[in-house]
Amino acid sequence: MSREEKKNEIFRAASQVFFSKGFEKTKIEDIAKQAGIGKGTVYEYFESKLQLFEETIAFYHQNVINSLCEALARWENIGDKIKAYAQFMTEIISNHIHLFELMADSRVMAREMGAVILESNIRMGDVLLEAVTEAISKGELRPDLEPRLITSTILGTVTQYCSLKIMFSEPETQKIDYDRLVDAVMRGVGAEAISNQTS
Amino acid sequence: MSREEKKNEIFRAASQVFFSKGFEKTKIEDIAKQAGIGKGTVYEYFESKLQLFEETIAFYHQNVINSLCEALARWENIGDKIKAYAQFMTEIISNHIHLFELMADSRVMAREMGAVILESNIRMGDVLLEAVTEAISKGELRPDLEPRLITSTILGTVTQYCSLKIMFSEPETQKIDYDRLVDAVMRGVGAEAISNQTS
DNA sequence: AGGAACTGACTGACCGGTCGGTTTTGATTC
DNA sequence: GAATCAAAACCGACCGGTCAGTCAGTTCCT
Repeated sequence: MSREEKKNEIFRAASQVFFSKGFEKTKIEDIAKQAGIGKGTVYEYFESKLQLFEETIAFYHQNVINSLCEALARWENIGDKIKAYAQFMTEIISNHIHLFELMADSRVMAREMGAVILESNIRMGDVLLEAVTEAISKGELRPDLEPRLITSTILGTVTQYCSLKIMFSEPETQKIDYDRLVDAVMRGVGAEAISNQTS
Repeated sequence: MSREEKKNEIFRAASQVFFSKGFEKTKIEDIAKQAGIGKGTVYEYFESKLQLFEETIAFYHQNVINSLCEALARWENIGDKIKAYAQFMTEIISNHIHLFELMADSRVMAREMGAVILESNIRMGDVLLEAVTEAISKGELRPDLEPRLITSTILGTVTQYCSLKIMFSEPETQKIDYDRLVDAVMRGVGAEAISNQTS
């Protein structure tokens, strides 16, 4: 086995362990055991735990992005691409379902602060769901869409948009045009569209 | 200061430190110092670091949820509520901007595996953005919406919906109807809506 | 006075990284 | 194809630093 192959072997073991336990709780020894080698050997290939982690994540991301590109390239029109993306996400989420499961268990949630944010998201989703359900019964939103889907649309769009805007915009363009955002969201889920629907 | 007030004082210090460093890197001593008390005193109020963390998170979530409820209740129709929600999210994200900033720095990213998932999301967003831009130029998507907004809509909706579906559905209803999902997403961002637009 | 609240030096478990020693490999010679 | 050997790969016991949790002693309050 070449040096490169061996490294990939370690990457595979490392991503498995890192993803199931998180960085801090992962012992180099765990990774070594998973890869079927001794602890010291890991240090023949990587200088430190942090370096191993960083390279492992890069390895993982590269794989994911490559697969996504392939999946999207397989289709011509955007509808099919969205569908492919949705299926891809489902695959990924399912593969990392244990991470989500861990989050639900607050003892383990302690491992990841990121989980706290997601947990917030879920709870907020519940709050929104209530508002959505009420709005449907008042005829403000399309009654033919599952309330949870509408909620996801709102929550997902808003969260994503605000996050990206804040993280990546130049300060001068960072101001969020909320009316425009709401308008865009409402088009998909709002009642005004009902009259134009064929389905 | 009553016992309850003192606890809240510790909660405030704890959430500050936990959020800025993550669970593992937070030392009880840091929290004690932040709260202006001795390390041992913390253990008069909480049995363990984990228990302190869990209660702190509960305290934090309760505050967030309460504020969100208030913000939503202030408005009557769903459009205003969505807008209020978007503003609320911006506020939260801004308050935790340092967490996002940390993520970008891969040395620190090591702290949180959750960050890895978000980083994936961002990278996938770039991939999607390309497809979206192309689709706009081909007339498949509405040209009057910012490409990034369309991307957020797709990415956010899909991610949220798939996650929630997988996490919270009964197995028998867990199957995702992708066509329906795509259909709902496309309604908001698709070209077919252009002809029906007044704006 | 006496108990409640507070304190920080200390202890023991834990784990990243090291290092001296062992095994494997593969090139070279006979 | 067997013998030799040096270098590369491998290994895990060990070291040293870190920190959650303890506890004996101090301060504060009633």
